[in-house]
Amino acid sequence: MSYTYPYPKADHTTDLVAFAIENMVLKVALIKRRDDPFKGVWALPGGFLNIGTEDLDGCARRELIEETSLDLNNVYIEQLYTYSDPTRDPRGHVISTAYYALIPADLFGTLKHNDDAEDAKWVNLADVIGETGGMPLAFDHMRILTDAVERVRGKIDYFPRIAMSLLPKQFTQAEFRRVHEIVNGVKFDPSNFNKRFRRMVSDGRITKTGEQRATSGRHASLYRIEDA
Amino acid sequence: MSYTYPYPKADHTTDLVAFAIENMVLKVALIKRRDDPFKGVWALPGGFLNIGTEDLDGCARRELIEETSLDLNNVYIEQLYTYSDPTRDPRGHVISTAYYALIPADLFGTLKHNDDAEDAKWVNLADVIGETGGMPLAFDHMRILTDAVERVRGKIDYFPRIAMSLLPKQFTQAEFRRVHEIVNGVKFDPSNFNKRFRRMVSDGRITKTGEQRATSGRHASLYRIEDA
DNA sequence: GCAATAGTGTCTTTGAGACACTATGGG
DNA sequence: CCCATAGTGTCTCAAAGACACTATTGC
Repeated sequence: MSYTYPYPKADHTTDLVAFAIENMVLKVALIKRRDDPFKGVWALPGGFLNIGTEDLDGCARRELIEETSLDLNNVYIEQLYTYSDPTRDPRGHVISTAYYALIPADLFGTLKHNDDAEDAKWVNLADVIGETGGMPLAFDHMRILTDAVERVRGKIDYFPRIAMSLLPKQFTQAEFRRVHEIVNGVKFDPSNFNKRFRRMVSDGRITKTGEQRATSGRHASLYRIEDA
Repeated sequence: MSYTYPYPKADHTTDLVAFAIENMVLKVALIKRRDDPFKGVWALPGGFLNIGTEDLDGCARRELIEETSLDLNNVYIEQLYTYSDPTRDPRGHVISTAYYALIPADLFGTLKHNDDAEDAKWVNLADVIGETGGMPLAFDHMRILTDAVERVRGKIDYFPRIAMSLLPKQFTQAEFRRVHEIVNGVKFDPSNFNKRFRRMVSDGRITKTGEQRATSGRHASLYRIEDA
């Protein structure tokens, strides 16, 4: 077939899966939709791409800034997947490129929302995807969310940067281990995990920075992950 | 139900990075553009999404069928990334979702092309991205190609299915090893690599099927990867 | 026999996991 | 002293890498 230009066009949005850890629990940012379709239903934050002036990364970052008011220099953002089922949006064929973001613990804060939402909040991931029913989400957002969880789980073991992005700038061995436990939903033997941690220190991938910190037991050393 | 939305829309295409191994060399399918922009320049095959009736996977598969006339049941296809720089296409803001495909050696064949191309052929990957200059590609297709190579390299060690998708239905230990060598661009010690291979046989991930095959030296056993 | 390709055995090192242990702080 | 948390040592096993070796075919 021969292509005459222009061609039919599609709406394009980004959806954002923002993760953060608070109180030892993995949370995800959701908004409550103000308008149809899916009025009153919880959904991932997202919005339409500004055609001609921004790329999808820019669109996702803009959405995240509107939502969190954060400086994104210390936030990890990565494209996840593009969802394009013609029936995924009842308004028509809307293609959506999903991103996920990891918010460091020391930047965690309350969420804002704009006119298209009537509420926005951090929700425990387990309560959203919960085995015991969970929470209905708009569009195909449950699928996007589970894809994002799978991606983060698949990467955290191999890329220290992922764990770093959920931790405060300085952290202890135990906090580093707990991030892995929370994300993977399993327990690790502290001894064996710390051996791995010490190797990363020897390799220069993690550096000891501060000395101690007040807790109820023995004081812990503080570390920082080197970017490289 | 229908809702009207005032948002501007974008063109959406898929671009396809099709890999195959022939004569122990990794090749990629390219077409020569017949029309502007980039008239006469080599490019990845691709095409516009049919809005409202197909999703991106379907669009990529359609392109691949047009190009190769293959039954895609034995072809591995995976979404790679979505490229959205507003200036990546001089015609306007065209968003492109790239896919990569792995063609089994026993399905390798000549390429067809449709009206938007004046030629189509398999090109040695090394000649395209070559350290010694390489080949100019249209749009951001060089970036897409190198991203695809990186993805395949990153996955082949962990997912036997990737190697399988480049091999014929039945293959020898040496062929399995050579696929890894060709994709990664390195040599592996046959002894150590074969140990790993034998482990996969013990685990039932690979099954011995045929017995022998004619060559100039000792005859080799034939194997098949189990899907699982 | 010889060339060519297929396939094995052994040693060393590295890292994962199980599990018992020591160290240092506050009260 | 006791509790709580931080952190270590040792044993075993699985797998990777270096490298010397044996096996089976055609001619």
